[in-house]
Amino acid sequence: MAELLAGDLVKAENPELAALAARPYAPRSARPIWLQIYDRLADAIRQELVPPGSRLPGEVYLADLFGVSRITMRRALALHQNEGLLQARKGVGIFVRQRPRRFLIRNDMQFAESLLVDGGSISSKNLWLGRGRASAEAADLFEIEPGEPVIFLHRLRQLDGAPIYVSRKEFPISRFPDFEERYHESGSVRAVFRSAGIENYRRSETRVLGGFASKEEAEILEISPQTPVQYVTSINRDASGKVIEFNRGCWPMASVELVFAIND
Amino acid sequence: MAELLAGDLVKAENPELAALAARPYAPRSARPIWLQIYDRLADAIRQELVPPGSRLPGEVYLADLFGVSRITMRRALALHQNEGLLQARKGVGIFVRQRPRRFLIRNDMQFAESLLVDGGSISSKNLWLGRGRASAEAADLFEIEPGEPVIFLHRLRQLDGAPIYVSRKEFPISRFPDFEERYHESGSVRAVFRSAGIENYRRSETRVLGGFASKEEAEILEISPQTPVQYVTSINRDASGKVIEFNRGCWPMASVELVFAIND
DNA sequence: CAGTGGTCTAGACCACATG
DNA sequence: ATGTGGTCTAGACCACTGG
Repeated sequence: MAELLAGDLVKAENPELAALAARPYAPRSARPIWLQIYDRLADAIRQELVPPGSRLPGEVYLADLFGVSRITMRRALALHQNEGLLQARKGVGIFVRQRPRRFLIRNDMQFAESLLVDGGSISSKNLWLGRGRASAEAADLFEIEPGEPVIFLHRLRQLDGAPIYVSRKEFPISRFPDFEERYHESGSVRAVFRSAGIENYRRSETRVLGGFASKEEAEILEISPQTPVQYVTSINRDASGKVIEFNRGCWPMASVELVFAIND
Repeated sequence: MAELLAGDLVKAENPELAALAARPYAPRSARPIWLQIYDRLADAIRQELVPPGSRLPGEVYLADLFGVSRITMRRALALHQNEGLLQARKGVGIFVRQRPRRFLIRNDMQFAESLLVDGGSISSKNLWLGRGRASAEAADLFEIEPGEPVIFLHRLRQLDGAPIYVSRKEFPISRFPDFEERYHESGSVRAVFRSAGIENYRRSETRVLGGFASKEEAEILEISPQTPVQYVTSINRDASGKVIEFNRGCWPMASVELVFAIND
């Protein structure tokens, strides 16, 4: 009786979802039930039957609605979280992600200019600016000993307030002895470069590789741990070829499309 | 009694694995059990306690060995499959992947030259060469109507016989009216270009985006469905800027590192 | 045929966020 | 205190592969 009431409540509040869930399933041999549920959820969200930003009913209700066990339901929900359409918040609920799920990043521009989004505003948040031991890779590029101090800048990029990209930059101290001061004045890496006499610099190499979000990255980007992500390593050099910036960024794999254009 | 015997057999055959499994777990609050098992499996494989190419014991035995339920065990195994360290074959077993898990692809070279691997031989297998309706994107680039026929070439790249990359290319018929014939003669796209009078051409754009392997892609690449993959779209143009090739490739995300170098 | 991985279930406890 | 998602269990049936 109690379960029936709860189920009815959900159906009354989500008639569209209930209608989707009521459709009979294709034979399991054709497509696993959890993938069929995944498909229906995708339809419902893309058609905005469940509006962006809204909370889904709880997993147990959804499982009841779709006539499967909670584990099967979770499987469908988990794939949508990996793909960025849904986002779970422990103790709160599962939410439909806000707005543009996929946007372009151009390799040959500065980040702020490179985000190609229809509408939406990009903001930046500094997570950490300070000094620490150079990573092995950065030390090699800066031609210093591994473990020598470098300047670290960790930044988070947000689209309409939602985190999309976290970058961890390293700079050689010898080139920018007063980096922190200059950065606080201007709030821009490019301005720091300029104040150090570097007017022109260029991206010499970019690497892309896949991985899975660590617990820390997941917290920063507000995604679930183990969500597939792309790591992008990029190297900037001054006009003489010296490395002035080593950057390692991370974004949810399914949310970004990277464009390498050769313009000549 | 029967279970004990089975478990003992496994331990006798895999003393190293058994030792790993016997270690007590850290508290669940620190790291979920399935991730701890995942860690131990990674150690065992990287240290070659279980040699590449070998079959793991069955899931039920492993679950017994690690003292968890089969579902928990499967979760650890599944993440390793996504990362490319393990590969399950239905009805057969779970195998440790052969050899180099990660290799570099350079964007500014032809594929065959661009694979940077220590040892190992690259081979190519043609899956399909024929004509069909142009994709919307290709039609736009070729300046033809969507649905007009184009030449399709589907190819699979293998490293030491193991599939790593599948590409689906489209070419405009107007430029290469006898593509099939020329390709059968030479077995090389570049040779077809040359026979059409195109000596120089260049990569004008490359796009990278993430996704999950479809059932078909998973079968070709011998990975599990839903494994995260990277899709790479690339466009080649002749000296005058006309598009002569539209390519869409796919590889398992965790097996490839893509390098975009600007050499000047 | 037996053994394998793939799917699914019903039920339980936990940590967490909110009111 | 309640409800949420995250984890884990024991048991079951299926489809596939191989001998």
